[in-house]
Amino acid sequence: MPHPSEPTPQPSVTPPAAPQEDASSKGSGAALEKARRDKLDKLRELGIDPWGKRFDGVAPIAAVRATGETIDKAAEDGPTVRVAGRIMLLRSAGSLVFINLVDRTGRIQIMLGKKQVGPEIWKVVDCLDLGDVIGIDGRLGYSKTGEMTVFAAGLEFLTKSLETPPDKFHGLVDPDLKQRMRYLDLIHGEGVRDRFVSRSRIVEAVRRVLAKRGYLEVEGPTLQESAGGAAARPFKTHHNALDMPLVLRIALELHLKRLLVGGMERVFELGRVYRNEGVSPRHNPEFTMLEAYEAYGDYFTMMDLTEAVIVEAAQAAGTPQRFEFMGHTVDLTPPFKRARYDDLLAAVAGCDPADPASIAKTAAACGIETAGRHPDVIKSDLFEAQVEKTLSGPIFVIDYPAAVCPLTKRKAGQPHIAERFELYVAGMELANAYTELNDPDLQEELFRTQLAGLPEDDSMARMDTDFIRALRHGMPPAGGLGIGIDRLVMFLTAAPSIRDVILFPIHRPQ
RNA sequence: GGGACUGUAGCUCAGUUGGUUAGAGCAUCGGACUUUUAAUCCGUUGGUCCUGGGUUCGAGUCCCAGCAGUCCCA
Repeated sequence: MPHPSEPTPQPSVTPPAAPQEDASSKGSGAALEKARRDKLDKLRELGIDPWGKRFDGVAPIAAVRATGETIDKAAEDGPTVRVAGRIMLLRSAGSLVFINLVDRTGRIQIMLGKKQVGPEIWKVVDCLDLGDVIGIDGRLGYSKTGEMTVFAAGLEFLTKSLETPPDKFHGLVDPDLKQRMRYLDLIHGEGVRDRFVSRSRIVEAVRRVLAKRGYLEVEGPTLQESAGGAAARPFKTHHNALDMPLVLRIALELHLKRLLVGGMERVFELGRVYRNEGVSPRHNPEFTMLEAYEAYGDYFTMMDLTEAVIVEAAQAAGTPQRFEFMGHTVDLTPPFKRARYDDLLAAVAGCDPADPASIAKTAAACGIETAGRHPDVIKSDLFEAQVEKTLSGPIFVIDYPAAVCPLTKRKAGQPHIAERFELYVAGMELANAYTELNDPDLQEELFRTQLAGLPEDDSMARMDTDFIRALRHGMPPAGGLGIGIDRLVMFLTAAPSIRDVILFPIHRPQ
């Protein structure tokens, strides 16, 4: 509700313990804040609420700029506009002040003249600092040096900033500070906001592709009795009222498959999963997964879906068809390359993928532990160590060794091969898909099989009896797909670290 | 878990072989300026040199331990 009249100062509010500094420390952090608090007090004395209020009719700066492009540079009768945003730069030339004002859409120059705005507003101009949020009414035109400018007639003070912004030229550089104070990074970091806008557009595109194909978005439980569907150590927690240990989910898979049993034939979930493991440029303990399941499909169905998702997401993010990423040249033109797991292993590692002895010998030469470990575990380690980094991609690696794929259907007549693909780009795993295993007896057997040499945390062999019971009721043959959304965003925005695409990545207390 | 590198003013950074009272730019504060563009000019202020030990006549600098971060490896 707009307000009509008088501003209402709040005299009862006392600022929380303004630092008691004597005037001798004018440049210290505390003194910088005091200088701003003095201006805040002065605003209150002028009857202005330094925390502002609703301000209607604001035009996005990008739209104002578009208008500005159409007007005559010499004209003195440009349209009147209302803009609002944060003061990023402030230059004073005597009785004339130039401001670079920034909103979510862009930047524009404001000119405030002492004569032009009058003595009342000029007192407010004296209280402006870098970082304050203001609203401006004025005439759109061009300054003498040809810069598009809003010549202010009115100034609405909207919010005081009590903290000194980062260096106005370099911005925030320290990667630790950039993440801990993401709000500042978003304001001052080159391309930072754009990257998170892209992330939002990518997620929109993913949902759009799936919705077009008749998928339903659902939400499974994040608190679970046991963490299944992937090989990872879960976070543990406890429900007090039920006095019951719980874990945070590490994957979406097993509940989505229950929904296939339930007749929801095309479902997906886009949600957070949690893995209690190391932190690296490609790993954050919580990250966002897409999993999608389609009844009556298989892993080739999922390859088509994966291509569609990535191509549409790339368009949404404005990613070029061909670009450099982490030292790899990638080309998003579909269809993506496809190669068999064993063929890649033979070509890159130079061993015979059908011969465990040959694999073990090659693995040992790479420093991989082989004693007492299942041949497929050794093979998998060798693939990770030797092949992954060579895959510029995007490339679908297909047909995995069955023993390391306990949730995947075996190839007809080839029980040692699992109908699985992983999509690699720039040496990084981006997606993982199966023809889903729907034989309850085989599934139960595989849950019971702990592979030799594999620590429990790295195993998917965790019995989930309710899931087995669901399979016994009949899960239609299906294809399933998982895509790491954070990595997809990294890839499509060419960000070198997962921490660049997560707004608030994990960090230790300071 | 192992290794390399980093930590100095609110921010971005210098700091020599261990040697006086630790510097610069931006920001702040004061002054000049009605057309600036990281405005400019003059002046001003600002420090737990990450923390704790140690060596030394003397430590931002060397040694040890810890904390935090970045990267690499497992």
